[in-house]
Amino acid sequence: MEGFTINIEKKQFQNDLVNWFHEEKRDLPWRRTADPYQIWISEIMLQQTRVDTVIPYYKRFVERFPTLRDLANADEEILLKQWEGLGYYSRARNLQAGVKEVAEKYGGKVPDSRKEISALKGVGPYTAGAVLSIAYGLPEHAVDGNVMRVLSRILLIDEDIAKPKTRKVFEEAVTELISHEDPSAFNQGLMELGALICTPTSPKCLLCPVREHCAAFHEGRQNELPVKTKAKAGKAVDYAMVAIRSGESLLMEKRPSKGLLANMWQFPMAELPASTETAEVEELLSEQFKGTVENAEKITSFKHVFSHLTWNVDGFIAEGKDLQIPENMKWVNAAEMELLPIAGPVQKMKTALKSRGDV
DNA sequence: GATACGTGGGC
DNA sequence: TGCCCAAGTAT
Repeated sequence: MEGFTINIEKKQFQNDLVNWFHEEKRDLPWRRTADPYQIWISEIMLQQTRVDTVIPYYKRFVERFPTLRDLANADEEILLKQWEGLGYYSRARNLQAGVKEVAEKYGGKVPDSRKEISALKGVGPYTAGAVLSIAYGLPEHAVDGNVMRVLSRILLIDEDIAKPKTRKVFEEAVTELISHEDPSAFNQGLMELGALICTPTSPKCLLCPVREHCAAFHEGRQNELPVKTKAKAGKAVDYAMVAIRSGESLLMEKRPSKGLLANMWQFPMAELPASTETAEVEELLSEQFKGTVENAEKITSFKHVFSHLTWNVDGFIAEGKDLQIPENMKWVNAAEMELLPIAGPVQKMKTALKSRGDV
């Protein structure tokens, strides 16, 4: 019971796909290097992230950390600042942990076996196969969303690709189909096809180099596949975010080292019902910092949607005096603030402060 | 296996 | 506007 049947001419399919890839592939920065370390970086950045978004980040990143040891030795705050805006920040910290392990355990050479590379932080089944095939030319499966979409159509696989166990079906299919002459072009070809031709909606079948091999195309069912159940909606939480000023400095807080936006910086926040009065905000913060927080003023109100939840934020500015601040907070001037890694909601708050000339 | 984990673009 | 998405992994 495999969930699929190979009814295509394997050799011809491989040739059509690989030849098309070599002819039509986009000129992307990570396709100009053979360095496993840099290819690894690109694969981590590309997880759940669009190519056009990744390009400038990748360029800056490899310029800042050209070698594996540069990244292994990098300060985490600088690393996160480089990653700022890319999202899924644990990727950056896991990547550095993986890089450190390679530096220490493998003499700086990225391992070339699935067992070893998969043991590295942040390297799952997809990334392992991608690095092994692209950097080392090994015939290993690399199944991402593109591959599942493309093969669900070609092989008429109607299992729900939202379910984790379904990925195994596609891994078996790729293992069966992959070109041993050019595993890199085969894997990248499937993904490139998914990105350029075999798109989620309105696939460009008439331009497809492998349409003759595609069961869905033959049956006119390309728009029915892949089958993918939708995720349930996330919850919403209300917060007050407060820029507390003292002279030329603002109070910033480092988030915990686990969970949402781990180790990123923010203005102090409290979970409060929307439209909480400024007087209540002053009172709450004065008590929290055992000092005086006064002249609070609401300066903005916004919604920030994460993948699994929504923050409804009221942003305040206030003045603080004689505050006792905890270990994870510090006063920063404008120049120092520019060095701290901050995520989307704090970015929005900062924009509101800037428009008033407060930063 | 279900849920946590970001962001910006496209329709 | 709101929903779906885009080269997934950790727990």
